[in-house]
Amino acid sequence: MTTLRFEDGTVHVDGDPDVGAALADLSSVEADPRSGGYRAPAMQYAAIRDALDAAGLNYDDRVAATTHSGLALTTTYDLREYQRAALDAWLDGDSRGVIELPTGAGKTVIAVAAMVAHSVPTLVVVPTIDLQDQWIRELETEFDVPVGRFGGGEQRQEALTVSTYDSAYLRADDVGGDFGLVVFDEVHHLGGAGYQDIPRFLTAPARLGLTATFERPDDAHEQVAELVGPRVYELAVDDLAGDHLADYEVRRIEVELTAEERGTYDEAQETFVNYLRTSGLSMQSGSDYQKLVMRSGTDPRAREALLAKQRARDVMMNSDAKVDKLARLLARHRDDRVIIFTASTDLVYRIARRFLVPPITSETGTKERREILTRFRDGTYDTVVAANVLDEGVDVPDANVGILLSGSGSEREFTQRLGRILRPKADGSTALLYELVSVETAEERVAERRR
DNA sequence: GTAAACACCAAGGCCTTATGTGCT
DNA sequence: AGCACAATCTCTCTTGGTGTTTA
Repeated sequence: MTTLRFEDGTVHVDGDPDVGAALADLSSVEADPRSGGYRAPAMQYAAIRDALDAAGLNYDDRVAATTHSGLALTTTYDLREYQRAALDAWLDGDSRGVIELPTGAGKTVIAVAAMVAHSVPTLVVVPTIDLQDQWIRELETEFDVPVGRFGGGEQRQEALTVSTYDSAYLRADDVGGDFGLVVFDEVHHLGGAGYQDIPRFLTAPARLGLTATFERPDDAHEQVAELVGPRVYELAVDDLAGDHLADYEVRRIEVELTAEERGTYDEAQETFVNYLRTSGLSMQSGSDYQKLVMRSGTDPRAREALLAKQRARDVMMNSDAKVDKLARLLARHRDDRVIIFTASTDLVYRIARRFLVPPITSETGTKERREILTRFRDGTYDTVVAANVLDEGVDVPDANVGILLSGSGSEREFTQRLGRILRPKADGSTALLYELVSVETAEERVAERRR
């Protein structure tokens, strides 16, 4: 009798001599000389079953034995029209694929509906402890069953388990055969080479990815599509703005560097460009930047060029002129709820001191962080200033004005920050996002790239 | 005895911007 | 003429996990 079982992140097929022929079309299946059977990455489980079924072979599925435990999930939640459409698209795609929806569009409830539709043991994978807490709360109220946790110092498995990416990476080879459905929240994290072992080591045939920005500049989303499934549904912010999300407006404000900053910037930029010219390096693709980085290890002039570029960046992103402009914006929006975003922690603390605004950076402890956000929520604070901390994975209270003092060229970062001010307003008012850009610097291109 | 706080490590995403070279 | 494509260790910021110290 042929058996199918899970072991160390792989699926083993043993027994029947016809198995080899049945699986011949699956490229990732290898013969296992030790057992005389075959094995493949756990993610091939569904394909192997299909191949065995197609060949008319009987088998004892010991993976499924642990997977189907008679879970009966129900929900009372009514999906919005687009949420229903997204779910249907995913179900039609053989329950594999990624749904791309803006922050605040209710991705969680779609996952809940997917879990109801399948009613199998489910693993939810999330990037931060904060999100883990939110998911566990959500699932416990929705389903009234115990919810397990991998991460944050706890390793407890239940039929419904929520894990961090890091813990999932550590546990996947062990528990990878125990789930019938896996949900990847903020699925773009699977672009990281290490994390890609998580979906590889799981047998779960049903796979759902959720994100606000599927595509990545490094094209790693193509690998995500292989591991989780293709994008099956997408809506952009503009599709929901004014309806389920607030209307918004982006205003770019151009700022002149101060005379001193201009001097520093031009000098540093010239050092950088000069090196490029004399060294034969060109800045055309990402690999050229890597090349420069590589050379800087041995070539002092390359290192000087890199540092000069860094100086130029600092000047244009943290310009005093921006801080002065910020003073005017804050005065104008005295009665609004404002989040200020920057790219550097130094600038966060400079602003915090000058305007007496609570700062949040990676150095802010969890307790203090929670306290600041609570007071922002209840109205004690009208304004917070944050580095990259609030971009993703934190439940940030609603604001109606965002000020981008500095940021990277990342479209993802921009979308996430915009999403912070888009929760529908009670009075139907428009959310405002200011972008401060230093004129005649590389920042103009950076700002262009993220749109 | 326990939990919070801390320091440490590894990892991910980002960083640039218009030139030569070799191929078709 | 037009096109694709170059190659791997610096910086900054943030996070989770682990192990140790402190209260």
